[in-house]
Amino acid sequence: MLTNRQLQILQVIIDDFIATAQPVGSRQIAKKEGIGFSAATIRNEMADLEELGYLEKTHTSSGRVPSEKGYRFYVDHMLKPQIITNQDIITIQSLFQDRMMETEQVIRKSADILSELTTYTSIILGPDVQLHKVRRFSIVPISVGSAVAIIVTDHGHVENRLISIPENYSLSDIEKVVNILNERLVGVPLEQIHKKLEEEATAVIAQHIGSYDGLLTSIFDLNKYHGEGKIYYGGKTNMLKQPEFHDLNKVRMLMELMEKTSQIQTIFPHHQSGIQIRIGSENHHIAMEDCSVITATYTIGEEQKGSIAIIGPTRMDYRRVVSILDLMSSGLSRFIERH
Amino acid sequence: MLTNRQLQILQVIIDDFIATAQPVGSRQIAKKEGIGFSAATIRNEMADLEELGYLEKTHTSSGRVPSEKGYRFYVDHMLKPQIITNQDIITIQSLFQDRMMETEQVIRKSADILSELTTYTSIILGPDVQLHKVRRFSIVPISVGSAVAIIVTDHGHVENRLISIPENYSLSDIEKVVNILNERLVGVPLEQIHKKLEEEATAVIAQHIGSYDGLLTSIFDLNKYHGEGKIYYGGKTNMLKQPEFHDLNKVRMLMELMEKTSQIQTIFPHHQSGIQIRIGSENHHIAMEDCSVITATYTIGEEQKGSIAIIGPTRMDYRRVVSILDLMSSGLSRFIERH
DNA sequence: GTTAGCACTCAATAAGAAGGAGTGCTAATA
DNA sequence: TATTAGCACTCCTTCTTATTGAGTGCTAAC
Repeated sequence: MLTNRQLQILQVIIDDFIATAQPVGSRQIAKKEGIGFSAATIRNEMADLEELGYLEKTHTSSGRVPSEKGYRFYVDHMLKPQIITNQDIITIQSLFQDRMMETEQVIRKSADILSELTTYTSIILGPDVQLHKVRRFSIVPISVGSAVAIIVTDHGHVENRLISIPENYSLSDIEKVVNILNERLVGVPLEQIHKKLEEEATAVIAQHIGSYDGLLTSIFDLNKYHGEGKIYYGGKTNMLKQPEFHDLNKVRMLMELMEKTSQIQTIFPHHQSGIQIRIGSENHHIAMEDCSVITATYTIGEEQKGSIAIIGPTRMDYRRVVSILDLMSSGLSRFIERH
Repeated sequence: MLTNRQLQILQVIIDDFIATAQPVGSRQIAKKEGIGFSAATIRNEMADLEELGYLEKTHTSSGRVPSEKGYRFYVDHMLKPQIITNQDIITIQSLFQDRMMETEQVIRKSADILSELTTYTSIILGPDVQLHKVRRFSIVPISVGSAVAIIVTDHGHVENRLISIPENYSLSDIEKVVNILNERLVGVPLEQIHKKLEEEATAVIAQHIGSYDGLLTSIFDLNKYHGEGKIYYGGKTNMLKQPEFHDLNKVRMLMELMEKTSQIQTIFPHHQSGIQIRIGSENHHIAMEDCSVITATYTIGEEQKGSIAIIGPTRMDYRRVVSILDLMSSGLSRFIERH
C-alpha cells in the first residue's frame, strides 16, 4: 500500500510528465507548491516507487518517468474527473443541434471535433447497422442482367448493392419477388435477414416463380460488406505533433495500422460498455507500444451501437480525454436515439 | 540546344539519381558502360548543364542532382515508355475480371494496386456522378416528419439523403410527388435535376397537391454533397518510406494536405485529358515542393469521368509510373463502360 | 577538344572536453 | 527514527576539433 506522500509524489510526477514530456527530477518536485519536504526525501520515495514498479528511469542519472504500471494505477485510483470548460461543452453540443443532419455527417464531424479538442487522433466506429430493421426492400433494374438491390432501414440507413439478374427472370417476376420479400422482411433486423430468407422466403418464391437461382443469396451477402459498421477518423496527423512520435518508424507502423480496417477493429473492446482505457502494451500491438487508447460506447436503448476511441501517447491527458469522451458519447447516443 | 553528349550525361544522372537518391559524381558516370570519355570531360559538361539550369549541386563540392527544369526536360523529351512486366499486367487486369464487382470496390482496389506497383501514393477521383442519369426516384418514410429520398442512376449509383416531411403531407401526397417526379426526372442527368425541377415539376406538383413547401429543394441539394465525386487513397504511408521524407515536418504537411478534400482536389488538372505531369513547384503547394504528381483520366465515351493520380517524390520513377497509369486508366475506362 | 593532376571545399564521422541535470549514499540533524 | 544537507558519480547534451573522403574547378599537358 502506498503512503500518502508516495501518492502525492506519484501524482505530481505523472501530471508533470503528461504536461512536459520530460523526465521529472527531485528538485523540480520539491520546488512545487504544496510539497513540504526536501529533494532528498523525494529521492528516497522515488527510489521506493521505482522498486514498486510505478516509476522508471530513462538512464541511470535521469529523472523519473511513469511506468505502464504507474499509469494504470493513476488511471484506476487517482483520476478525478476534470471540469470541462464551457467553451468545450458548447462546441460539442452545437454538433447535435441540427436535427436533420444525417447520422453519417454527425459522426464525421464528431470525429473532427474530438481530435481538435483533445489534440489526439479520434476513431469512431459507426453505428452497428446489423440491428436496424428493414423498412423497405426494392430492386431497380439497370441494364440487361444487372440491377441494384436497395434496403432502407427503420433508422434511415440505406444499403445498396449491384446484383445480377438471371436471364429467365422477367420484369414482373422481379416485381413479384420484391413484393414477397417486403411482406416477409419488413421489420426484420439486418443480421437475421439471411436466416429468415432461408427459412421462409425461398420456398414461397420458388412456388410463385418456379425457379430460384442464386439471385437472392447474393443480395443478402450485404452483411459481409459492413462487418461492423464504417470507421471514421479525425486528426490522423495529430500524432505527428507529439514528441514521442518523432521516430519515423513508429509513425509509419501506426499509420499502417490505421489503414488496415481489420486491424483497427481490434482496438475496440468487444461487448464492454462504458469507458475503457488501454495503456501501452495492453493494446497487444507493437505499433501501439507507446500509445494509450481510451474507448467509449454510444448506445440506443439497451443495445450497444457503436464505439468512440481516442488514441494518443501513453503520456496522454487522461483526465481531459475521459471527460470529453464521456460528454461526446452521451451526446451521440441522444442524437441517434432521436433519429 | 543540348549536344548528344550532354543529353547522354543528363540521362545517366537522372536515371542514377532516381534509382539511388544520391548526388551523382563525375567519376561514377565515367565508370558507366557506354561512356567513352573521362571524368574531367564529364565535369566540364556538367558545369555547362548546371549553367543551363538542368542540374544543381547540394553544396559546392557535391555531385550533381537534377533540377526541376532538368526533370521537366527529361519528362518532355527523353521519356521512353517502359516495357512493363507481364506480372504487372496480370495484376492490373485481374482487377477487371469480376463483372459484378461494384464500381466503388473496383476503384478502391485500383488505388491499392497502384500504390503497390509504384511504391508511391495513389489518389483516385471517383467517377463524376453528375453525368449519370436518373433511373428511379423514391421516398421511403422513416418516422413522423422524416423520410429517405433515394435516387438510382443508370449506372447503378445510389444517392440517398435524409429529408424532413412537412406535417401537412399525407402518405398519398408523397406517393403522388414521387410519381410526378419519376415521370419528369427519369433520364435527366443529376447535374440538371435542380434546374429541371424548378422549370417543370414544381408547378405540376403544386397543382396536384396544393402546397409546395421547401420539401423538394432540400432533396436535390444532393449536388452539394458530392462536389466532384469521392476520393480514394492507396498507400498513404508509402511516402514515409522515401528518403526525401525523413523530415517529419514535410510529412505532416503532406498528410494534412491529403486530409483536406477541398485541397487535394486542386492537384487534378481541370478539363485536361491524357497524362499530365506536374513537377515540384509546378504543383503550387508548399507541401508538395518536393513532390511530383502524375495524373491520368479515365472516361466513358466522350465525357470525362474521373482522374487517377500518383504522388511521389520529384525523384520518382516517371517511366514506370506513366506506363502503369496508362494501363490502369484504360482498364478502368473499359470496366466502367461495361457497367 | 580531351585529359591528367592538383589544390580546394564541404559533409560526415569520430573523438575529446565541458557543462549540467540528476541520482545514490553517507553523515549530520531535528 | 525520519528528514535533510552535502558530495561523489553517472550519463546525456552540446560544443570543439580533427580526420577522412567524395567531389569539384582550374590549369597545363597531350
